[in-house]
Amino acid sequence: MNTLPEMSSTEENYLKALFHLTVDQGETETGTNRLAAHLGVSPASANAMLKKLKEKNLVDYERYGKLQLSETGRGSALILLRKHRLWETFLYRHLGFGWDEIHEVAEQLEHIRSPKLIEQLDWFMGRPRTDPHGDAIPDAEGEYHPAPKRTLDDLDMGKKCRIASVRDSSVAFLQYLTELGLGLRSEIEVLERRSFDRSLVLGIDDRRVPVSERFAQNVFIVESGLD
Amino acid sequence: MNTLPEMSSTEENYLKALFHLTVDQGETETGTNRLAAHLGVSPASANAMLKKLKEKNLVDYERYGKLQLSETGRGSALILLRKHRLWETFLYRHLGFGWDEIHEVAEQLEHIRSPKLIEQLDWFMGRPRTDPHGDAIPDAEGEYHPAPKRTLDDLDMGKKCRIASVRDSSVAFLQYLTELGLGLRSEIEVLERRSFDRSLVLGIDDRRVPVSERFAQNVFIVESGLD
DNA sequence: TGCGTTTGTTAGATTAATCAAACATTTTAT
DNA sequence: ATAAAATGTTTGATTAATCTAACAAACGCA
Ligand SMILES: [Mn+2]
Ligand SMILES: [Mn+2]
Ligand SMILES: [Mn+2]
Ligand SMILES: [Mn+2]
Repeated sequence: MNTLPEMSSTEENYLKALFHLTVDQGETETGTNRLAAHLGVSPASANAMLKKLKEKNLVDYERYGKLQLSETGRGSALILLRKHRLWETFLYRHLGFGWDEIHEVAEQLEHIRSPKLIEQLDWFMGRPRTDPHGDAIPDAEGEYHPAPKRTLDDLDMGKKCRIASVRDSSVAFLQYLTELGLGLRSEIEVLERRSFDRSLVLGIDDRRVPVSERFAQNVFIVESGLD
Repeated sequence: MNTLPEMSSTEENYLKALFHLTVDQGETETGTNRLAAHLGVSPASANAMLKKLKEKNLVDYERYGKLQLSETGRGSALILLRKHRLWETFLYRHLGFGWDEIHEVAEQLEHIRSPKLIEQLDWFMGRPRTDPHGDAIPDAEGEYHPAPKRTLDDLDMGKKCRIASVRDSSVAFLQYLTELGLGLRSEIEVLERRSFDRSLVLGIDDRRVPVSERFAQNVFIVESGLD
């Protein structure tokens, strides 16, 4: 029974970053510099941490080689992802937090160490399957089935859909959505598509809202009636 | 507008310890060694931290002199106490945690930095006045009115009361209470008091339970009907 | 095949928090 | 008043996480 190693919040954040850069992106491996950039630390710092994580068998890594999470590393990352998304769901559903406010606080809450806390939080909310950004929540056994994602960009004209999640969940983008009167589950129709620059005109509550192609590629959707 | 200084979790824990050792005990000051002992660190560590906290004007302290919280230090300690007790209340009321399990997790949760989180948590629970141990919760303005405390030990024979809180909230003691079928708000009657050793016989749900004087001094109560 | 760019690593310093051991001051008790 | 005990401080090291600047390897393309 290899009991999972004690991990600092910092170590946990490195694992989470590695998960996002590989598993989450459909990549199989990544590099020191990308990892460092993603975490906002210097490559030197990332390198030092990688040595430590390798020692603990949480990453597969050789000097000057590619890197990826080990089996146990992936397991730890999934637990963290579960905690993050359960907390986001709690803040959104029960404490009146906005869509764009939950991530920052969940970044802190995800590091609270108490298996019972997470289990009970999950129970309290009725075992939600997705978080407020529409992302799947890994279950207690580490099962994780990210839903295949369609963007607003490839929805047919005239079709209606609802926002399921976003690719870029920066505060800036989420606030933009909020200003447009959009949030998770907002119903949207594609009214027009200009072939010139592939920009769209959306129908939102009887308003006509023009958006760029870039915008549309950032919005993941479910077609109405397929939920 | 002196914005409250950024504080590490460690610094916060020192302030909380100082609060417990002074304000909370009715003392006006304390010493380096007591502080160190309370936190389980060496006197050298406490001394180093005291210098830093003095620099930040969070403690009043002179070399070889007595120490106490400054005005702002007391304010920060009260905010922390508020967060700790609100989280304990949440875990107990909504997540099915036991009386003896909440403290440890609240020790972590109290350091989460988000004013909105605490305000909303307070709102969600209907602005509770006391935590599950019966201790008063400071309000958002830092008002704190600890209830004057009576112990089971000085309750008159034949009188009934309810457990309000405990002096020693060690896990060992809380588990002892749980084994006796006691918890917060349990109704208790004092059936007998032996003058020999001042031990008591309690009436709990029609059972007769003998306890020591020491036990009785550890249990804070409210007399029934005075709530 | 080789040279320049990109990527990754090392060396050496810094900061926060801790410790043990040596030292200094203050208090207490004779 | 003084010595012993208690209390508090300093010194010098350690550990985790970080940085900059210098260095080394790998890659890629001409
Ligand atoms: Mn998030
Ligand atoms: Mn999310
Ligand atoms: Mn507590
Ligand atoms: Mn409490």
